[in-house]
Amino acid sequence: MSTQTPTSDQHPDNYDAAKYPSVFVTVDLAIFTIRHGVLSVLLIERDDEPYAGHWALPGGFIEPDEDAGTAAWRELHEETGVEQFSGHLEQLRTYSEPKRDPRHRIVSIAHVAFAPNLPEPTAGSDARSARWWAIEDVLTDRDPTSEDNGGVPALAFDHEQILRDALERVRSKIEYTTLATQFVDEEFTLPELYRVYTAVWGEEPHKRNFVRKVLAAEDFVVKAAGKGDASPGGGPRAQLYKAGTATVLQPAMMRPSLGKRD
Amino acid sequence: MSTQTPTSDQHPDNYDAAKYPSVFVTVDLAIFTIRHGVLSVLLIERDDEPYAGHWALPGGFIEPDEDAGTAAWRELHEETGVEQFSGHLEQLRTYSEPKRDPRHRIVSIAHVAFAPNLPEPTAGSDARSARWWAIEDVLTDRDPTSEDNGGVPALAFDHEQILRDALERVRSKIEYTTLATQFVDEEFTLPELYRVYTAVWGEEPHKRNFVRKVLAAEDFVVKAAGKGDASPGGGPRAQLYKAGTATVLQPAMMRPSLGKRD
DNA sequence: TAAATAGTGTCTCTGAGACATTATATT
DNA sequence: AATATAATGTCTCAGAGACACTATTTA
Repeated sequence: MSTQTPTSDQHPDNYDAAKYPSVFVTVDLAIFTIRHGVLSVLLIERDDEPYAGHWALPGGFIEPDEDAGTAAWRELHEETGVEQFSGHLEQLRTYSEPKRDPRHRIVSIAHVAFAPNLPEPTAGSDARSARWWAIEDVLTDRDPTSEDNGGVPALAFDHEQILRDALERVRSKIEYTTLATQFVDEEFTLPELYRVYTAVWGEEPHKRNFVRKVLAAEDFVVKAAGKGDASPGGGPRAQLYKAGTATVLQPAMMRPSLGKRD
Repeated sequence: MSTQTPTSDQHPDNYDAAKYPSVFVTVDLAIFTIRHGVLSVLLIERDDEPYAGHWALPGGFIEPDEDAGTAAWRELHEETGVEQFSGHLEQLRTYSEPKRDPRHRIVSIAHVAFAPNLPEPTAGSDARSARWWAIEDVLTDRDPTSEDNGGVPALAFDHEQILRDALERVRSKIEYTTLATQFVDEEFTLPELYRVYTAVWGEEPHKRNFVRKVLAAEDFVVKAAGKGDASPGGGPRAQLYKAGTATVLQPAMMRPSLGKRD
């Protein structure tokens, strides 16, 4: 332990800056949407080494005049091809293991985005192969001792870990915030919102309690004019709602499996 | 939008690396402890510009062979002078606003630490002035339009924002995890644990419900042999407990003010 | 003996699980 | 008519707020 430990509150010029070689800082994004009732994430197929042929989260370098949030918004627009993005973006956590990129030191500030029903990322995006993957096809609960991964894509770098962390963030965030409304259109029915929770959690909430809690929560949803589309198998058309102004859910929604956690 | 957007999943060598000048990466720490019943944070007085004379969170550069967590543990030991640290450390979030340091681009990966009753940071630490500050003396709810800050220290850089975020993290984390036991000694009484919640939240939980919930929560605390010290004003000596193996609280503790939040 | 503190008893109300019923639509 | 879906009714139980009470220790 030196007597003059370099610290961020002392200026780098005062110390041996060469001792602290430059680090590349990137943002990586786990962009979630619900397609055909299935929670999906956008992945990009790598052309180059390392990890050529592997799938990876979209991301990019942070520009000199950007903070991480700005860079993440820029990447989000570039990768999805969507001009005005109606969803939600937030920082997840930073991954800094020295060998996470085999050649350079790259620190990645990971972000999570939720959006309603984004289009296929073909037109508008850059040339690399990109597509939506169902979460359950990427993060299978496969036996880690088994070599048979049955067509499941191997993710580049530490992106599987990032994606697992991002998924847990989304799953817990819709418990105690109103972010589930970021996965549906501006006007939506309660059964549609119910299917959001089902898709994100991978399990069905109790239907009776769900409706009761959504309507009891202060300003979570407000009734809109008209009814939603008819269901294929029959039944009445559901009431339309739109998102209210609340951002926090009090009391929180409950994951059915949560009593068993930890 | 370029057709070849540099991304973290394509190697920096393939692109104009000079376009992405080196960035310094640091860790900053909000180290909380409870001293004399008051939630306190460790701050360091700056000698040099910028922000000479201001107080700042301890921190330092991340070494080439370290990840952020390792660097944070190292700084924690250096700054507190404590050999074996019995508390908890976790990543908070990363602050990357380009002008947060006026001269260099410095991205800071902020961390939060909780520990029981740490010593004054005089001996063992380095030469800079360091001391514990009561949270309420640093983050006063002062009128932001007023220039009179009444002796309250102005924090360097964006450290006031980091500290506010860290405080909210600690306050919410003791709701749904067992981390409150990181603020007391190995053996403790329920009144001592109650005073932890009071100090961290800045308000008193309902005493009857507190005891009921702590004892009802599976494996949050387990009874130990003997009784705690006598209270100054009289009264029976309280039963001793130690931390159980649970890490998550189900159901969560409730902040009294939480019904009003948002 | 007065005062402070530790710990328990218990009533009430809210909210969540569970089960059931009614209403409205499609095929 | 049969079937699927939307929405509501209501019983029960767990947990949280509130108030009261007993027991133990110091000054």
